[in-house]
Amino acid sequence: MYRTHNCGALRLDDVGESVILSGWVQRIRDKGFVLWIDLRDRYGITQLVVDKARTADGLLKQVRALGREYVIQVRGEVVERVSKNERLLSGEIEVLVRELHVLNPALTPPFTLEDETDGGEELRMKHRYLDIRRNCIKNNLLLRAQAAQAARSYLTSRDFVEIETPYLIRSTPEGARDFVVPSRVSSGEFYALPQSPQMHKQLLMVAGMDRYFQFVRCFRDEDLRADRQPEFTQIDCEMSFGHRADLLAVFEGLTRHLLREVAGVSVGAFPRMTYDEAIEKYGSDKPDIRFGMAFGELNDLAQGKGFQVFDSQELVVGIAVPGAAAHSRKQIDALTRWVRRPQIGAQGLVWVKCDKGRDFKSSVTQFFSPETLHKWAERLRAKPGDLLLVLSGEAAATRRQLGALRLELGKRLDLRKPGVFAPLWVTDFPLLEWDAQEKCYQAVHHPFTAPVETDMPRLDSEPQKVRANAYDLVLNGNEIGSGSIRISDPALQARIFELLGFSQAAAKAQFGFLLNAFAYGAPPHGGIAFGFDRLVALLGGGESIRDFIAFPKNNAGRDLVIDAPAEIDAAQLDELHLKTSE
RNA sequence: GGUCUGGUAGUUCAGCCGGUUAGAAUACAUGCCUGUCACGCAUGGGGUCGCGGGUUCGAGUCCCGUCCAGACCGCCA
Repeated sequence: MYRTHNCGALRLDDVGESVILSGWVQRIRDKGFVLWIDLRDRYGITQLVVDKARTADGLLKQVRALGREYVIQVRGEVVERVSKNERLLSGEIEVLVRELHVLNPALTPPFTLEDETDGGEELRMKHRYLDIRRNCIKNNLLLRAQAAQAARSYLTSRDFVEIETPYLIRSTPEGARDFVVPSRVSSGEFYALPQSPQMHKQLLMVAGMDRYFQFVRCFRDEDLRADRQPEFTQIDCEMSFGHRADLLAVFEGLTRHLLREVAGVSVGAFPRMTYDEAIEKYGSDKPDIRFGMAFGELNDLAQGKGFQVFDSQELVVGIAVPGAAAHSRKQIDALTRWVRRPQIGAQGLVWVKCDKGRDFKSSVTQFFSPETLHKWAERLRAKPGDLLLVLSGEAAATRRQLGALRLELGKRLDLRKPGVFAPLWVTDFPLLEWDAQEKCYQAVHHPFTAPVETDMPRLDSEPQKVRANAYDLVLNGNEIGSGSIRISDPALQARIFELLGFSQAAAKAQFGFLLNAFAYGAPPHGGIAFGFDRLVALLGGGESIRDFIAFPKNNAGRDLVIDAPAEIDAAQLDELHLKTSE
């Protein structure tokens, strides 16, 4: 037997027990007459003790020869501690060691395996198996498992069936670049790894499975970011015979369940916001509504007063920054420089300091009367002591810029509180956007998204104004889920393919199997896919999804543990018909 | 594809306007220590300053190239 208990199990009640423990040596404290070992495993830390009075010389010597991260097994007796440690669950007891076996020695790890490690990112990724021994990463993975469990039980209890779909599928021109796998058997042909199981889950609806879900790995061969991995996990869901309201209720319920079970937070009904409203009020289709600072449009109050900068622009729009009237000129100049950086791209920043009287300080007092500035403040719902910040320019770009500024100020003013969760639905996205390069429409969501019913007639007259029956679930400024009601009418699907620039032949070649399937009786259906990595990171209050993935890829898409990707030998290439051997 | 930041001891970093033998903390090793828990104290070992080239009497420091890492833009239905 390697152990009778794990390292997090023993308490005062166990004093007197003879136990066997196994684990890793976290640290040894050698006080001369007495030595302590912190023995660690996944479950916790238990202190082991040997001393001159009670322990044989040979055993003391054995303990002094141990190093950090040695894997050991001890037999001993649970004793009450002389000096207790309140910060440790097992802090009232220790195990007096009678017998010690080194199960495996260990090299000194290249970084300290503690919460506040001295290890840098690259080193930790290279030795990820050591990094995961640290509490913070270990706990993230446990939280992820707990979230998966909670989601499974919620969906299963509502008749969703977990079904696997294939990972070796065919490449499609839509969307992101595919990862591609050469076929050995079919010379010159390739599989693609799925960017999502979209078409298969729709086939499952045609197949009558009614409610499906899957924890599924998805693959996109695009450049990485801190929160973007080439392979990532989705909770992919689809259901039949539901109106949008039914779907939103189920998936809102799932999200609320996860927030409660995993983050311990209860939230009420999720607010809903149309895409247009989100853009107009927050300059983003995934607004962080943990704080206010909603936009106010000032065209009618700011144009035609002789300030050329505003007069010539499509949109004048501003926000009120709470309590920021105290900002110094230097701070405001820094903000101006911030919005003028190429990443943001604003031309300049107009500011107004609201005080209690009518004597508003502003960068544009020579153009606008105090009365006008007061009206601005009213429009932006500003209070005395607030700072108004106003941008102008082409509407879409200016909203995006002000949205970025709003988020930055929210961060600086500490309004984006980690423990607060503010979910919402964003609905009614545009269905199509015009691709000037390809001279055709592109699906904003994907080509199987149904239009909003009342917008159907516009498909022929003004396709760009057609809204999609689509919805995103947004949490604290992050898109955590995205879904839609699907097209289940083959004729409508054919029309959409046409708008997307597919010839009938091309549509048949690419998506013929789906259209064929629909011809055999498709139920009305729709679904959603949750970005599980990001969701877990948010639930765990983490910054980066990499901390919630056991073996993430680095910036360049490399796995530093196994050093992938790597070359393959000529014989393999030959077999795959990729290169002939010389 | 592009922009920016970084690469110095096992590790995290400092190293000024180019100038003597490249430092700190931590880790590691050895010794001491009668209850530690980030134990404490003392001593010690540890460096191709990412790599290649250039400028210079002299380069960790300046210039060019390159590799690696990170953040961002493009991209990501």
